Amino acid sequence: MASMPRRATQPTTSRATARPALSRERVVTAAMELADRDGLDALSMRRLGGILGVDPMSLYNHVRDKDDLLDAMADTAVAGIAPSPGEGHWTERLRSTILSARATMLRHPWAPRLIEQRDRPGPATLRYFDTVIGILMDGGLAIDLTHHALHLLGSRVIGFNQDLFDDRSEAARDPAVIALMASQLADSHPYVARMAGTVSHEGGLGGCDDDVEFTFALDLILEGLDRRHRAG
Amino acid sequence: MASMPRRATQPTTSRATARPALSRERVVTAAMELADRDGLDALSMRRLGGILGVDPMSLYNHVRDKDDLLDAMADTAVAGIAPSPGEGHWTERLRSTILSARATMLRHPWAPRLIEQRDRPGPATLRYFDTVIGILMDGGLAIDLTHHALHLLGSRVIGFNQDLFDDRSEAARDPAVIALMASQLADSHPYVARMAGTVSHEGGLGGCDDDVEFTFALDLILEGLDRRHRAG
DNA sequence: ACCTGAACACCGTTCAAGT
DNA sequence: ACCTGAACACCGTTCAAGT
Repeated sequence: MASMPRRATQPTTSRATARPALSRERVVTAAMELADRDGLDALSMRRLGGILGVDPMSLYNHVRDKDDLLDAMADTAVAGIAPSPGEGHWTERLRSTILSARATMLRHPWAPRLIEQRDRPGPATLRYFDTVIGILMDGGLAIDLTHHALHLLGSRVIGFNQDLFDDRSEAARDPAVIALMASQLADSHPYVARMAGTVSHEGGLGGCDDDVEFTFALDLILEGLDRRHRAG
Repeated sequence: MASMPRRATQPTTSRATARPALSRERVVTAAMELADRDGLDALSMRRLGGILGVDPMSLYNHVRDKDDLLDAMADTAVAGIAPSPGEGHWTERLRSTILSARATMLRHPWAPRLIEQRDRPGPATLRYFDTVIGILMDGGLAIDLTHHALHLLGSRVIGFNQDLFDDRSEAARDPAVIALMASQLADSHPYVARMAGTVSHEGGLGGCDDDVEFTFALDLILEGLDRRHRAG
């Protein structure tokens, strides 16, 4: 972001509003900002054109189609992940890499779901995977175990725990709603009710995809992998 | 499905085509069949109306809006999961429950992604979760560990390993494409290339969300949970 | 080379009208 | 009570035209 070339605006028209020439980079950046602000569903080619002060069709000069734009957004997000440490045990290196990825993904809440929907990885994503696979193999893991590890980690490898229900909705975070739900559920769903009533490390059922859950899962997985590695 | 009431068609018109009265059940079933056949993206209210031989707007008499329909589809899919065994060690009971869920989800490839997008669980899903939580708690796990387990399992609790890239696309399954990719990648991405060239338990990089990967991950997770449980 | 606007083939959904 | 069709406010994208 900071290294983005800040080309001088060339006012070929007498228009008061400075409007730098469109570019693929500018289109992608604007799309990411829109998604950061209003979510992925709010991203339409027409709205994006409006934000950039340009006819929606002009976007197609820099982007093949919407899918191409989404590919670029996903890959640019991954490109923002901080580089991995070169030293240490493979579990430590992987752990710290994944936590860096997580920090990036928290800045772009739309990214994990988007990456999951892409058909193939972009260049930055491929580079990231090469780093991760390198950590595993340089750590001495057999190629089969390395492969298993990638599937096992799933979306967690880019720092995201894909929870089954979206607990970031308003309702799911409202303690009153949760309490009501818990009491209504008590008869028919005793176990769910008990868990909903007891667990609340951030205010109830909601807000659970937090660092505690993530690191618990990550550490359990790394430990299991290391155990299998050492068992041969 | 087999227990679906087979009400007699009441031909109130002289139309040759038998057209049983619309009902919520018929709408949801048709939507699921459409999604099974053509994917979730192909499901539109207008197409669904066309399939049912009815004005698209008629659907709204049985379904609040499209979101309501999607909720019903997700919950109906979960309702198809076979009941859990009542006996055995909690790891065995959970394992067999999750593998049943997996069998169901394989019949409805659209279901996992849809369930992930829902804001809250439907009645069948709530019942399923009550079963799962019950297995964990009756197994003696502390409530906190039970809670961790749910987040750790993530989408795997309903039998689905949400892979980071969709390897069910045509390209990803084509051995020629994979071989080409591997050779092109060799220089810039040595580790990815090596893994792509070596691993092929079903013909290359594609087709990896299979039973082998799923059970490897599930067993590692169950083992780690049991270890933490026994450690207190 | 880049941008534009009209047009096409779709969406989900509201609303007033039918039976 | 249920179904219908026109209409509204959106989509992504093609294509011919502008500069």
